[in-house]
Amino acid sequence: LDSELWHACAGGMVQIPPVNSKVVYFPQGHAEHTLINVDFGPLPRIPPLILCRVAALKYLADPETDEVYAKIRLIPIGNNMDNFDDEGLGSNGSESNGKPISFVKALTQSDANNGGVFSVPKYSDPPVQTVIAKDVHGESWKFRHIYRGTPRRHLLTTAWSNFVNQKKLIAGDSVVFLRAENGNLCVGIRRAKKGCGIAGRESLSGWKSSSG
Amino acid sequence: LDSELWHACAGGMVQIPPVNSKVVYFPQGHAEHTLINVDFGPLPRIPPLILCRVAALKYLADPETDEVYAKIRLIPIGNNMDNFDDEGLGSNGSESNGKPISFVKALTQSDANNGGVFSVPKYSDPPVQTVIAKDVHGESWKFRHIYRGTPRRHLLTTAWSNFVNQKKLIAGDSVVFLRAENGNLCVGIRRAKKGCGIAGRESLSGWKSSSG
DNA sequence: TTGTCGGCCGATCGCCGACAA
DNA sequence: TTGTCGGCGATCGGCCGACAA
Repeated sequence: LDSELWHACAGGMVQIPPVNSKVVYFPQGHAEHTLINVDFGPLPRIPPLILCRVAALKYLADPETDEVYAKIRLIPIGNNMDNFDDEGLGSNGSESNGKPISFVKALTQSDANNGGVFSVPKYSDPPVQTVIAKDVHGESWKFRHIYRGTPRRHLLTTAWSNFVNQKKLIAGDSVVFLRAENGNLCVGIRRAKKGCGIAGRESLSGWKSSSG
Repeated sequence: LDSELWHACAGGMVQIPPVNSKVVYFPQGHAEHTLINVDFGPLPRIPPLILCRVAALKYLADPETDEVYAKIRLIPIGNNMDNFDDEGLGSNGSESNGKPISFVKALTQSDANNGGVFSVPKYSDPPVQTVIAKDVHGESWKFRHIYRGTPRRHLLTTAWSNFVNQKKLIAGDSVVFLRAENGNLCVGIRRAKKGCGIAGRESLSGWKSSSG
């Protein structure tokens, strides 16, 4: 999975340490995140934190839900915290270098309901008739792009409702459009956190706007 | 899962050994059924058959596909085949005792396609307006039952197409209706074997017919 | 700039009897 | 007895501009 698309889906809050960097691993915190009841009792005493080196890193997406996650292989390197230099904070893929052009939009009722129309936030990029975008699995989606209404606006119509239904999107979920460096258009999704209502407005980075 | 409904779904070919009976377990045959490549090489030599006692038995249904299967716990009792008495062949639940009243019908194109109508094989049971039947998960389905057409016949209409869609039934799959001993009506399904075309006609046991 | 509404039109669905196998 | 067909009306999906926030 393309790292740029992965980061666009994960959002700006997510930072991934690069390979070979040193990180601190919290076993109990990890266990709590699994939502399963992990019993540390019968095991030999587990230290609360373990100094590790990132040995491998994979950007992945759930085949069912399209939600992105990372597989990080850690190798313990002893628990000596002396001169532990924090070189580990990785880029989030879009901030540190301004290259990838993308925007995120949380779906409104009108986007998610069965009107079948997606209202594109203001941007002036190619007024093409057909928008082809690849999702995290590499599958292509072909949307009809049209500029209409009073006042005029950019809309995605045909095939949009298929996308919403197959991805099981509801209002509040977010959709991510990203122009990869090779020029290909990619589309990812970010599901609304449960119990958060409409996802906080996260906005564009790139997609310079102009009139048209 | 009710054993009667389980056997009605499994069909007459399926016999389950009762608890405490002695059976012969074929590890290689079992491995082949899993469709995974099980490598017996590195293991200690596995005998081709193992005499076992049935320690426990569970009638289950797949949460996704509704297909029935059994979980049978076997305990090896040594491989001495001397005086191995075959008391193991269990009943199929409907033949040996004539109690449960059920019928099976393989879905026709008209049953499975989006006409939304199920043509009930001739029977004269309660001309109720609403047929309520529980599936293998205990969920209730409420079908409208109507007697119409020329010539007259019994049909299930409203909610039938929901059932077909949610269970992902296609022509050739079979539906099982069973009147449990407590009077409750149950409905199960049996998917057509792949590559068998329309499932062989399997017919009723019970549901005495009369004119109406 | 963009979220929602009502309206329109065509496609599909659900239900029906006719007919024939 | 029952599988399939054509037809019908209701509903739904997809697309539209109007309007207002």
